[in-house]
Amino acid sequence: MRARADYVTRPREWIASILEREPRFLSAAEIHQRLKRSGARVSLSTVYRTLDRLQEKGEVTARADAQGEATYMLCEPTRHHHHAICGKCGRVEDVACAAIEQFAESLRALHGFELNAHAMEFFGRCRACR
Amino acid sequence: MRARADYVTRPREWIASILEREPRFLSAAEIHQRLKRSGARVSLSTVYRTLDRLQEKGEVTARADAQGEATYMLCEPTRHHHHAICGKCGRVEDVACAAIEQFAESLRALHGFELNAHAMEFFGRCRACR
DNA sequence: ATATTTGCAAATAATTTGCACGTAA
DNA sequence: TTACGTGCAAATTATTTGCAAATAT
Repeated sequence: MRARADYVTRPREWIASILEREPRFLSAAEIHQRLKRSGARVSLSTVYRTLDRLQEKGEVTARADAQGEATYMLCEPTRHHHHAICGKCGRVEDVACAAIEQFAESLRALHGFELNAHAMEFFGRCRACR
Repeated sequence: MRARADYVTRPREWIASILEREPRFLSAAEIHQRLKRSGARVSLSTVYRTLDRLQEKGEVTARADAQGEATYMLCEPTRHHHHAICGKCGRVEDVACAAIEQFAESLRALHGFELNAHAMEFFGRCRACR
């Protein structure tokens, strides 16, 4: 098996820089709009293709927003995803959670459930928006 | 404000019975297929409209599946949603979790985050599928 | 009798794809 | 040079909507 090459292109750099700048879930359309505003001409399909690729590489997490539209955010691949999402500004913070491991154990004991993965989202107000 | 009437119709009864029978997340198309197989003629739009209404009434929980397609499941409106989802058979069990309230408190303390709502999904194998 | 729901077909909106041309290596 | 990426426009797919006919109350 041969590894596919991974070219560094302007569209990819631009898209990455937007994701780095904004720690919140953005839709493909929102990223595209931001690129437009900053004068970068990139097609929406390229935005989609780039996000797909980043997701496959595990560099980006995707989730559907309230209206079902896909949104994306940069996310450390090594960590589990425990997100605290501010309902006002949309900022996402990672939540460190030692309690989760204990919880996995009680899941197994109470439900006979073997845990492989989990996703947690907490909605509220961040410090700044309270 | 006058309350809209809420007629009991066959399509609604059929759709409800499918949801009652299967404790897993089903897409509108899947529900529609099941209805077809059982000989019930209901349009896909009616399935969508009925699911929307059930969701508004809080009787159904929706989530996007891995491919971004909306899926729906009956769910007690009074409880928070802590779902243990079996990766093999798709069965969903509610997880009772006293630890969550403690966790909300530590979220506030550590991140200055005021918690309004949360969603948790645990993926693994249920007792039967292990 | 009349307000509500349904089916159908057409309209939308998000996402994907084919392909000729551009670009990084 | 050549494998890879991009833009564009067309195709696909899920979901929504308008409206006349059917149904529940």
